[in-house]
Amino acid sequence: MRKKSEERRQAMIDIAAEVFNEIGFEAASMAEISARVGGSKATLYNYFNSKEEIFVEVMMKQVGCQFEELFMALRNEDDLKTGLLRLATHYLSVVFRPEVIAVKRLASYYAGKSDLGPMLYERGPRRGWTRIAEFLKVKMDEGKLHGGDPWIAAMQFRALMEAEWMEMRVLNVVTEITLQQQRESAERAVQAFIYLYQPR
Amino acid sequence: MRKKSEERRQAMIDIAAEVFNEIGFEAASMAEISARVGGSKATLYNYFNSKEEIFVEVMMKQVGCQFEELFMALRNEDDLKTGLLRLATHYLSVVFRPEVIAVKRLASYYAGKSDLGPMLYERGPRRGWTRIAEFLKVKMDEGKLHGGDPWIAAMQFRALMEAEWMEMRVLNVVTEITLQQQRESAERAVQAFIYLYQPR
DNA sequence: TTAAAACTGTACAGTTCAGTATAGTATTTG
DNA sequence: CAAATACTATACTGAACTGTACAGTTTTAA
Repeated sequence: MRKKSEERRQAMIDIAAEVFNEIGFEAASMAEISARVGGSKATLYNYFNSKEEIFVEVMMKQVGCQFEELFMALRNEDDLKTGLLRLATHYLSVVFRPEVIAVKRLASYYAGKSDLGPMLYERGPRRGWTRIAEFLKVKMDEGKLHGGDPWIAAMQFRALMEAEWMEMRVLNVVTEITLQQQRESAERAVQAFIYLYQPR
Repeated sequence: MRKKSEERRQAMIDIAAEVFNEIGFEAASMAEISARVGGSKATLYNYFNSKEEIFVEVMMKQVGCQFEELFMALRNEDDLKTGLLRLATHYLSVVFRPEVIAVKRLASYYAGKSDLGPMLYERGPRRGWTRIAEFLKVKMDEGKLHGGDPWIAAMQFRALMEAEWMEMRVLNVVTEITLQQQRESAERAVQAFIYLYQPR
């Protein structure tokens, strides 16, 4: 007896992600997705009960993957500033990628029409930034950073990183942010953050 | 001979805005909109040539209105900190409103699928924040703030204001931010900004 | 080998919707 | 008043899409 393969399911999710990212949820048709997968629509419905269901799974997977990758740059480093700078450059390089921006757009749009938003937030941003906040708390306790609410500090760090380009990127005012721009942006964000939280 | 009235046109735009905000662009039907307006679908098509056209006009109007209101709080004040704090509390109270969040969501979604994004950015955020940047430049020249790029300073100020709640608001993790929370958030943002740009 | 299960392709029912057509009604202006 | 114009209600067209049905084919496990 043949088994529904998990690999195939994942392939379907990945391809559906592509299609959703390209043309949005409503405009995407199950016919198009199954055509790209290579199989038939019936098979697609064999793996997922509805278009909505496949959408939810797509978003969950994407947000999971992205945030897993996002904070790999976080290790303990001799110099705090160097560490934060590496984190910042890595963060920006991930977060401006087209597919990450696309997920951001889809997520906020459907947050207005379903309960998907909170679920995505919990398993994406909340998890990731909680880890950063914990990292900052350690540094605060060590006296390397001025004390305060670590979560708010993390949020401010993030805000400073995204301050210069995120909105323009999301609204498609710019379609690419060069490595040079990312580096300068990261540098300024770290500079400001360090200055804000220097021990005093 | 009867004239197409501009008031009626505006009413149509406003009602279409409501519908789009409630259920999104695709899900909204011209029938629903015309029903709410009170007239017939044919009349709607007499004022607008397509659903897309009415959507563009809706977004343009909304973003125009919102940013007009947004920066009314900007006057010259004896004390810079007081001025910034009033600006910040006003900004947050506007920017977390449901209809403003809805426009944000729609704008970013359709930025991925049309050239609407840049147009909205230019006549919304760019205009508004350019004015703030000019204001900050004056303060820098007066020596009340530490020198630097005024645009980047403005973007950092904004980022700090939005840092704590904006994402949770957009993703519907919270549906309301209390006045108290807004005030505390604004206070922290201004605090941090002033510290960053204190003359040194 | 055999039979259960998964797969394919196509067709189809049911629905929704943008946009048009039409026929008739109200309103304004000259 | 009369004619031009805007408006209304309703029905219709054509297209697209979701989800299902089905008949036949391929794969795989026992």
